[in-house]
Amino acid sequence: MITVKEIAQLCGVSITTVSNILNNKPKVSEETRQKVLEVVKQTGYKPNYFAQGMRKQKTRTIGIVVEDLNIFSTPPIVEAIMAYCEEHNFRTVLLNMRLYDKWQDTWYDDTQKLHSVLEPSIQELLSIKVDGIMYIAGHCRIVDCFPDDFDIPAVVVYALSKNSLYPSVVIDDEKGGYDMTKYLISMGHKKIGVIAGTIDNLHTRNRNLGYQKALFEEGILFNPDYLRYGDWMRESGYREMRSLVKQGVTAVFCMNDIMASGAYDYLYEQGINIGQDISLAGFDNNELSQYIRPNLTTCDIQLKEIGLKSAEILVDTLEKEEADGSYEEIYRIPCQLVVRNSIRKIE
Amino acid sequence: MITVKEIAQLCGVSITTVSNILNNKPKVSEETRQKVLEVVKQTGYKPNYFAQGMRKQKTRTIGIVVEDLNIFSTPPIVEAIMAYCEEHNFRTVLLNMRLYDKWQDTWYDDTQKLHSVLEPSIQELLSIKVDGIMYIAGHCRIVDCFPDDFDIPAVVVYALSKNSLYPSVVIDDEKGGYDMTKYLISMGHKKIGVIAGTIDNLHTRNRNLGYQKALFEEGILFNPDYLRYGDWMRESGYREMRSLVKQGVTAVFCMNDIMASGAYDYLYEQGINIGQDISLAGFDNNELSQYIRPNLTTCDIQLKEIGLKSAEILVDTLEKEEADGSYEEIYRIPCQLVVRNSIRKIE
DNA sequence: TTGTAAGCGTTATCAA
DNA sequence: TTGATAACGCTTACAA
Repeated sequence: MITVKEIAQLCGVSITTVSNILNNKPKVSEETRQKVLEVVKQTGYKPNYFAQGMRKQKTRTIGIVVEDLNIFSTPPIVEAIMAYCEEHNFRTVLLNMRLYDKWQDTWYDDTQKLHSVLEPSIQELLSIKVDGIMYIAGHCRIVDCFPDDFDIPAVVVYALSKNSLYPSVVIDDEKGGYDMTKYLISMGHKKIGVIAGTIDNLHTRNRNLGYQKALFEEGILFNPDYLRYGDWMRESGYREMRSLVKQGVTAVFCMNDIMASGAYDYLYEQGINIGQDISLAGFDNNELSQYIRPNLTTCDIQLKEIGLKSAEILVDTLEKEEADGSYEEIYRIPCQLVVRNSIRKIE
Repeated sequence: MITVKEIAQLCGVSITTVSNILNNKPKVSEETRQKVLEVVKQTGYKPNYFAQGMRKQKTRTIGIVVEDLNIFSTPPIVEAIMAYCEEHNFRTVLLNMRLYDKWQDTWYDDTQKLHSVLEPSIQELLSIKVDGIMYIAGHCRIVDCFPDDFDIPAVVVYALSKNSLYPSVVIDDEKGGYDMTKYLISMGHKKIGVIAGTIDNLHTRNRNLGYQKALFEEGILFNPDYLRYGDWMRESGYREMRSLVKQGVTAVFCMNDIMASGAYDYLYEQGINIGQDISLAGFDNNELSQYIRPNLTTCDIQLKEIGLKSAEILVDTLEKEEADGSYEEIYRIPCQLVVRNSIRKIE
């Protein structure tokens, strides 16, 4: 492995000079600069990562902690972050807490469990001297990731940071729920059921809020019987669809595509024609939504955009050094209505 | 950040002694060992990653290069690798080449393109002194990842290494195709069509081989007209299904679930009843296979197993230092038949 | 059994 | 404008 020392010898200058040139220090003659740069290029010299990390405090590396890489929303977000970082000449290091793998569904509100893995992960990242950290959650909630006295920039992605010191990037659930409901209404529906997620979940609450605002704006009474809570899983979609059919709704807004698929199951079983006898909407634009029949009208959560925005925030803070305070606390990335064939226009 | 020096001072010993204890060197009195270990634990001391990396050649870090993190098979493999590494006290560093993101489908056989990203990635990993490298491909083919004179262990995952120096872990496509065909035959089918992947693809070739072996074993003539090539995409499933229906097959084996979904599209359009009038099988156990109706009988590629086996091989080689030669060249992880409702038993 | 000191490849400080 | 030299935190001969 070639070192500064050898470069210096090759150029007949001191290692200091080489180092100065490499680090864009001012006081170097143009002549030697050219020569050294030339040799560096020819030899393919790259400064030793460890030696550099030991001296500087910066490594131009960003740490990414993900709750679980197997959550469908995570890889696209991570990929977008990596793309942006690569463009801006930052390394990334990914740490996968594998929360699902370890505890299935039991870690959501278990601060104990979360922190038993998060703390070491952060320590790990700190020990490899990352310049900044991104926390990628699997679903939206208020999460307490970083201590107050954290000394590197951090951003919380797909969840809200409890500590307002760190910006959060989330999807605009309220707008999503609102847009979908507005669309449903525009298609002539007035009796719109909802199969929501778990009751205390933030996605649920905000999408619900959007739903209600849309109803209000259109002067449609909100019937509490039309609002049913599921648990994001297929079975709950099936179950709640049964209730809603009894209520006589003409359309149902499912707060994720998985539950919508459960609703499909029930309707299919009953011989009720989706997109004809009843209209259905999902959320997430999960891959499955384009495969079930009729194709599900849904709302795309723009994972790429989320990743991009998050990376942008962190990288900018890092580049601008002390230009903080310029960032909002919460960024809401808008969702995108995806119209397919599960909603019929009625009178 | 606490250092050896401080630990030494706290214990009233020299830094050498502390270092020796931390590195399990023999010549240390039990007494001092205990004392030092105690202090280390209390202070939460962790050796500085950079200083250590600079001195030793080993970092207990494994580099993972993935072709694209957004390929559906990649995250589960990576997660399994990470789990195993974590268990065995290895760090992992993930490098995402984002090949799809950069070039969509045009990089498969473009060695130029691949290497223009692979080389820097490997250099990067080498520069952070990883102890070993895993290459995670997005689909099976013969791939030329590592030079002959690579001086760290490496394994190729989900593809075959051109260079037999490096073990490969792949799925057993032949067995998968064989098992599925056998199953179809056991359900009474003799006219079994195939919607294969691209003609020169290794998955295609091996699954096809399995198909033909099963036919041969059962004394069923292979009708070349029954074998149609698609391109793994939905539309090609639709297209080829049309041809096969004309051929009068009673069952069709699609080499992935996506093409099967395209076949569903056609059959649905024609009012042909899947699982009744005609039987369909897929491959991959893609998420969608449990959502389309009727649920698709398919073959699960055991991604977790693949990751596990790969990690096992690499970690073992690393732990055992010079115990090489003990590993096979190619590991084939068996696939697992997943029976659902798209295949009917006939006379 | 323990300690001293050299050295890993950088960058930073200061002197020339 | 350039160059010695110290320092970063650790491991490891070698000496005590």
